[in-house]
Amino acid sequence: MVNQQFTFAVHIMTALAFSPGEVIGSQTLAASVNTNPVVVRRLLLALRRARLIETFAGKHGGARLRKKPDRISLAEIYDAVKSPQVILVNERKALRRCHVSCNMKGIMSGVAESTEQAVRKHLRGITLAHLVRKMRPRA
Amino acid sequence: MVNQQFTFAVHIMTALAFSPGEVIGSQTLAASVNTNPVVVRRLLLALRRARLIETFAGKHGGARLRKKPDRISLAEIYDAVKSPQVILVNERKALRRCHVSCNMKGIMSGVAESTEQAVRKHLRGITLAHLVRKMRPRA
DNA sequence: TCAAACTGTAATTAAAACAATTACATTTAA
DNA sequence: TTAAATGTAATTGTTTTAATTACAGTTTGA
Repeated sequence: MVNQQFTFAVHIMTALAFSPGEVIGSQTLAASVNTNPVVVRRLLLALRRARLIETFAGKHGGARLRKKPDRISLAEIYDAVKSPQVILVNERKALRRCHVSCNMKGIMSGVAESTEQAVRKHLRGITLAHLVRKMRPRA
Repeated sequence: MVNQQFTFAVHIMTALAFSPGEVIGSQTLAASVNTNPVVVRRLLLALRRARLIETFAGKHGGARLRKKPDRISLAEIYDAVKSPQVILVNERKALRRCHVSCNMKGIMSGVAESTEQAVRKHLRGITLAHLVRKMRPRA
């Protein structure tokens, strides 16, 4: 389970993609996601670090996309917010006298790593433009 | 992040696969995983429900595999313990007057669903036999 | 036949992860 | 120069998750 941050971030990015060029504030975004503006701002910082958006401080500040929605995939958002790995390997110490126990961490790390790649590959195929297109037309 | 149950379950199943035909108790398995026997027993029940193992009550009780290790993939274990979805969609209520907010849940459900399938597909390609083979030979 | 060694399972407690909130310094536009 | 934002640290509250305790039911074998 990727934590909700990814879901929140995708929501935010979709909102930005939906109003191209417009600068939108954390207050507004937070209302759309139905969370706290500070939570949104933290995600905006992560998205900025990944160069997906630019933000503006001060009055009439806020955020907007730096790339076209068809050039931003969910994989980039996933990496930007970098959640914990999809599969969590057991970090507790192995039982020395148990051969399986001693090998498990290495084995599961491999599984976790390849699964992570599978997820990223899948997400690479979905762009913000796809998501915007999936919205049903405004009444 | 899939919770640790999947990792624990894979560990348990690998241990069973490593000693073919042998009945192993929850105490022993718990020591190998480094957790509590009750945690292990709960997982064993889930694995039994999925018909991957059989368990025996009473003295000298425990668990063993019902299929050959090359016939059990990690996808079956994943389904057996059925963790929460890899991507957690935001269930909180949408802001009625926001078009993006109103569409987000449906859109993210699609993303979550297809990602889940991608993970399962990947895990289908990894069997217990593979994992056992990855263990370095005993000294 | 009964005691020992298990599993099955409910109930409770403890720990960890996560999101929400509060607070305030800083920036910017008008 | 003030109002409206962001940036960010610190704290609190909530939820999730794993661990633990407790005990009834099963099975084996001395």
